[in-house]
Amino acid sequence: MPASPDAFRALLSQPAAEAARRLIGCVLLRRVRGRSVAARIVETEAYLGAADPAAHVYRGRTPRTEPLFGPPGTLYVYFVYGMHHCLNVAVDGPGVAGCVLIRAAEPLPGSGLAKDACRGPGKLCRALAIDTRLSGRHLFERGGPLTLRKGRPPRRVAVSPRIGIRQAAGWPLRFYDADSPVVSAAPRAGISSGAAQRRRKP
DNA sequence: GCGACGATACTA
DNA sequence: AGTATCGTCGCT
Repeated sequence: MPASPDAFRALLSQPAAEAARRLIGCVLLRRVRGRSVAARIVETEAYLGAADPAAHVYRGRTPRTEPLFGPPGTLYVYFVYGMHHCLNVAVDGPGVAGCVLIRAAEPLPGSGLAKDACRGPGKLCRALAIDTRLSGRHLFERGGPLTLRKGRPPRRVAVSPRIGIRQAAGWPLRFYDADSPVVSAAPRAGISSGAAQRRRKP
């Protein structure tokens, strides 16, 4: 578990799968309107960059995805389904637009959040007041809106396929704290209802 | 301009 | 199984 900015930088400079695994247990610190809220990351997904059919950059570089090409620690926030924001962190080395999607976190005591307030990528962003205005900002800004802190390391990290995607559906790139009750979906969840909606034909 | 679609989550 | 609900992007 890293403690210094340099150690976090090193963590995020790894390939996405390794970075995603090692972010489990780290604490997100959100500063907004003079207040701070902290939550321990318990579920992540790795997106590998241009070689990953499920990654946003797979179909080319666009203005929206520009933060993914920034240095490790650059935030990429996008809006989906007309309702939800999703928080990602750019990782891996220069020229590789890998990222880690933060799917769930445990609010720390004193955060004022319900235990399940950060269960799922959309709810996490709502609870931490994260929207596209944070896209392009950086985790390592001093006193910035979103930073990393040391947290309790997980005892066991479990792996499963990523949730809610159709391309590269079987790739084992979802990581979660196997002892946390706050993961966004059952480890062996089948086809989600959302997937059924996306598959529906006109 | 237009339209298809999506790294969701809740309810039933 | 239904659905809220809109930004992004490729195409015209």
